[in-house]
Amino acid sequence: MLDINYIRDNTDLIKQACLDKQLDAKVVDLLLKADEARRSQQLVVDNLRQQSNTLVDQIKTQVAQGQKPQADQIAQGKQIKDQLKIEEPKLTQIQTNYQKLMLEMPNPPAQGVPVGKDESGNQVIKTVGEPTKFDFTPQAHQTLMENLGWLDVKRAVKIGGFRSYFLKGDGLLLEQALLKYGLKLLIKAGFTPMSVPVLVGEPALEGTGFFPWGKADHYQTQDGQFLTGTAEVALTAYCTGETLSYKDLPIKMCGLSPCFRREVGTYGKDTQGIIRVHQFNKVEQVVYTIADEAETKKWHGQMVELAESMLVDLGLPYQVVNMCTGDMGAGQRLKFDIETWFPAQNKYRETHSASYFNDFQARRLNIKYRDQDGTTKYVYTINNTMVATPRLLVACAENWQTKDGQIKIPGIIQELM
RNA sequence: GGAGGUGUCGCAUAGUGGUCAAUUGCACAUGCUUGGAAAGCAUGAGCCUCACGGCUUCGCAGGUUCGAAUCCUGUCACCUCCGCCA
Repeated sequence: MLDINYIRDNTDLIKQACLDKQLDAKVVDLLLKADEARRSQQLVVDNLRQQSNTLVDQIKTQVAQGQKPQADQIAQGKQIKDQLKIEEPKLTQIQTNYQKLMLEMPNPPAQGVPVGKDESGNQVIKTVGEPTKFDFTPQAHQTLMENLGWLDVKRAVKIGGFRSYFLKGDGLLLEQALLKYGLKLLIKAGFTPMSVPVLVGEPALEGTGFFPWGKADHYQTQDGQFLTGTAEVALTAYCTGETLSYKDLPIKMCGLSPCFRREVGTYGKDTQGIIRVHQFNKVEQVVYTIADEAETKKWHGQMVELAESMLVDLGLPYQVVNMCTGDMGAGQRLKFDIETWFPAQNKYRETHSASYFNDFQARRLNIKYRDQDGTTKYVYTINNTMVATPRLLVACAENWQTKDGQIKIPGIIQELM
């Protein structure tokens, strides 16, 4: 969410952000109208309340002196009350509409974000390592892993439907080792490891900016909660409604959790193997910082480096991509994806995603801190993937495969299996 | 799933229909004071308005009333007991 004053003063900027992020810019004008309606109706209600308060104060003074309220005073009070009964619901309705529109305002992209319609506008800003070379034709991970008894998709699909999978034997052990390794690196960097609720209420998803835009991609329970697609939701919402101290910041958290995604609208994509699944496991990094974009950028960079250091340790080739406006979320100011090399597909595929939001999420979640000068400000939030499996597991399997269909596991990982 | 209890401005507390924007203690921050500190004193939320000023607060949402922290209903969270269970 943005500051309404900021929206009023920078209308064109927000409209441009809508266009650049492939959203309908009409919502901005609708919001400004709703804002005006809200303020004028607020005035109407405030005036009535003022009349009522004045009257009540009079009566109170009388009662304190032992006099009873007069009949005409009570009649006047009743009349004000009747008017309020008409005007207050109007205000509520206007406010509800205003709130809804406020939640739809996108965050303008940061400076330097390439403008583009879709993934074709993304810019590769760094490439590390060379695509893995083989003196044989590399196999696709599903063949490789199924042959080794690491993976069973056929039986899983009978049970859980399309995009289900069993990991077995060393396949599971390698998955767990990768997650564990990611956690180890983050703990060393001062992050607090956390398990998180993955079943959450709607406010957490609205607060993190997944809703309203991404509602269709979430599973909902019959009790109304949602399954989260990332630990970012619970970690970012961790201090919802709290006012922290500047001394508490930065807060560095990492969460290990299962992740659920409906993957609506991806029916033709990645139908082979387990690159795109409905349920996977992930270690996620989340940081709260002071309200300063330079500081937030610094942390964003460090969090990307942490993820990179893991890929380097694993010997996986990757590139870092600056995501264009059309390919980033409505709430994000900057998004870098890390794409890892997948030999069988002969291309780099997204394995990590690092974004920062300034106070966009903190406003929605109401997470503030008291600064050194005594003023309260919203924290700034940043998140990044550390390890997502099975996607990274697949990258390992494909990049580490040998001619005879085996998978060579590096020493640093072996000791965790 | 059944029965009962609790929920006050960071923490802890007072307050059962009318000066309660809310008591008291502690903590934290800022300012004054100081050579510096301690102590002491003062200040401390949000919204609308250029401003004067106004409106909002007692888990949340409704209701009763001229008037609600206080009464009623619903709801959420926590606690205790019973049942079930990893």
